Amino acid sequence: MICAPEHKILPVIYQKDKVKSVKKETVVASLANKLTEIVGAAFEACGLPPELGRVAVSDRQDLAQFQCNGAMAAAKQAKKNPREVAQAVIEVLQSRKEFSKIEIAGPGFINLNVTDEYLAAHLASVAGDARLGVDRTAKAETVILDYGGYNIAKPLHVGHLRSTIIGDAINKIMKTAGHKTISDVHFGDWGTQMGIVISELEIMHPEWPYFDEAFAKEYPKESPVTIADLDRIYPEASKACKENEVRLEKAKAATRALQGGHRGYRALWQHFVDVSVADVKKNLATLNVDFDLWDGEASANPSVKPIVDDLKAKKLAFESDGALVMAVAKNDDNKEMPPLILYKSDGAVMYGTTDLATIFDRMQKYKPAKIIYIVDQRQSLHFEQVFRAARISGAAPNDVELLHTGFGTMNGTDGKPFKTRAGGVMKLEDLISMGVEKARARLAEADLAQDMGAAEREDIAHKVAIAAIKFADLQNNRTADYVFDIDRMTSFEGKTGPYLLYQAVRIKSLLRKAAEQGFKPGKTFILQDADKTLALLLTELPDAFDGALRNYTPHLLCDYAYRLATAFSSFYAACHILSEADEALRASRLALCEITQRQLELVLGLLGIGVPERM
RNA sequence: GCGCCCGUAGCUCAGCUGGAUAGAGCGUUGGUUUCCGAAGCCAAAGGUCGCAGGUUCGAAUCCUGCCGGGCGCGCCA
Repeated sequence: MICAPEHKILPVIYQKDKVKSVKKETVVASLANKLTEIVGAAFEACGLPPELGRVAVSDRQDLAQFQCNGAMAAAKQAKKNPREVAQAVIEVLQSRKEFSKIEIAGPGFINLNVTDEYLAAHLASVAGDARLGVDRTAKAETVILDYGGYNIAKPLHVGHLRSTIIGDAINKIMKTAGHKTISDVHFGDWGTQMGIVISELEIMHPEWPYFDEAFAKEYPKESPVTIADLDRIYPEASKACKENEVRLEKAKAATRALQGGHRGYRALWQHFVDVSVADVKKNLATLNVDFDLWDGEASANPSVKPIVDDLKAKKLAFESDGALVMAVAKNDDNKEMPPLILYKSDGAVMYGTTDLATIFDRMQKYKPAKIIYIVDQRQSLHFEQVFRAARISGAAPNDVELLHTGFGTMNGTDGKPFKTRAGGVMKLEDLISMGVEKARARLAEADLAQDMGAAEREDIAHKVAIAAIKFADLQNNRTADYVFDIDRMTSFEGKTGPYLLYQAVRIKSLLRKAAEQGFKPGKTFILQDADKTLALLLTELPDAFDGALRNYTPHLLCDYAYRLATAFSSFYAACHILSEADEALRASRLALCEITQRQLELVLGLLGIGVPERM
């Protein structure tokens, strides 16, 4: 059933990636957040808006640990002197025991330090929390995540990497926040590329039973083509179609027939799907990525006709230049908004139609509060059309959020669309094996690898390669184009995945040695200067998590993990830990190490990066 | 033509709802292992934040205009 449309005035419900969600989804427990409550209350006590009492980690660590800039904003509103406003606030704060320093600086910054006792108590609560301070959302929702989008009969290439690993990270982040996520790989399995391959095979093998209209028996169970065949056939056939009008017509006819239910084509198509899915699963296994749903465009096919019939009945769909379309433009549009094509003039459907039908199906089956598409930015107009069509048709009620989280085009180091030396696109498995090969070589140099078995060494090489590849990509937030640099992708030094693994592994090694010597991490903290820098950073995890969750930006977690790793590395270089003679200090430092290790592993896990025991 | 995105160090990029001295990595230069993993650590050099206005006590961040680049704009996905 399809609800009555409201096509006159369409609310802009879809959101651009940049639009920030206003509502706070998690109750975070970072130290800055706790302080925000305290300072916010102080603002309120002074008759000022409490939301101006927001406390953040200071960007001048030489001056203070935390800062609040709200006094200046409050002064502006109230037309008062900012330093006087700040003065009133800090007089209220003087009674609080949490602070060891409260100062007004510059035009009206409120600079704050917390007492060691308060910081230590906070750390103890973080250490005692299995989630390390990351709280669950108060409002769990069902969310469908649409990413991957691999094509049947086309090999996975490096261009698929972004959607896959960003989608996977967002999935893990939302799941950890407590949402019920459903990931759908949404294969491209119903468009012209299928007709291209089918028609090519018909030309090559007209004797096959799939092409025999009179054939009434069961088709062979075994696929007549392998994934390697498909990898080769598609580019050739695609080229032929571009060069030859008649050849293209054959492909289109095959597409239409497939969609229309041609028995032999459907049987052949199922073979393509089976061999392609098997290949995709193999690739995803190396990336350690999985999906809940293995649907595709074709999955929505049964819903297409009822939806289109309904639109026709409501006079929302009409013929235009031989095609059946629906208008999605609005009066206040500031750009041309082409109609959504439901049926091409040749009678075949395109991905807009299947995307619309897919939204309808998803609403019926899962009733999600949100559907998020992690797809190339260049698809933004397409999604805008589809989202509008979903509102108009009633497929998605207005309170369901439809969101396109786009990312940029992959370019080479020359700034032009990425191509291999051979001129093609690099296959994903080739990229991964290059990374693994480099990791293997690096491991062979290391003394540590001597006593490892072959299996462990392979496992480590794989983990290092995956960490390198994923981190190199995920740390970049650009919604615009990005540069694909193979050397950077498989680099192990500096701000890289392997660097993060290295720090985590070093801590694990340290903790193992501590256990051997009977040293245990303490429950209390002794915070000398070198310890304090790391300790303060360890209170920030919920902020990083919350930011990544709200804005669908895993790179905020990359940034946190990297800052944590470098902070630990400095701490490690500056402080004695196992060799520390003072037992209490040693236990405190071991506890810092342990929290760091757990946070690193948690964050890396959210990014889809696994940590080995040694490397 | 219309629309979207982008322009920050030699290169690749962070910089969240405007805040104090704009940060990383790579690359360059110099130090660092008789102590827990040197895939490390410490330090130096390197930036008129594309340009010009505007709003503001305060702008890389917000607004306007320009310049430069990428992408999209009905029967591919």
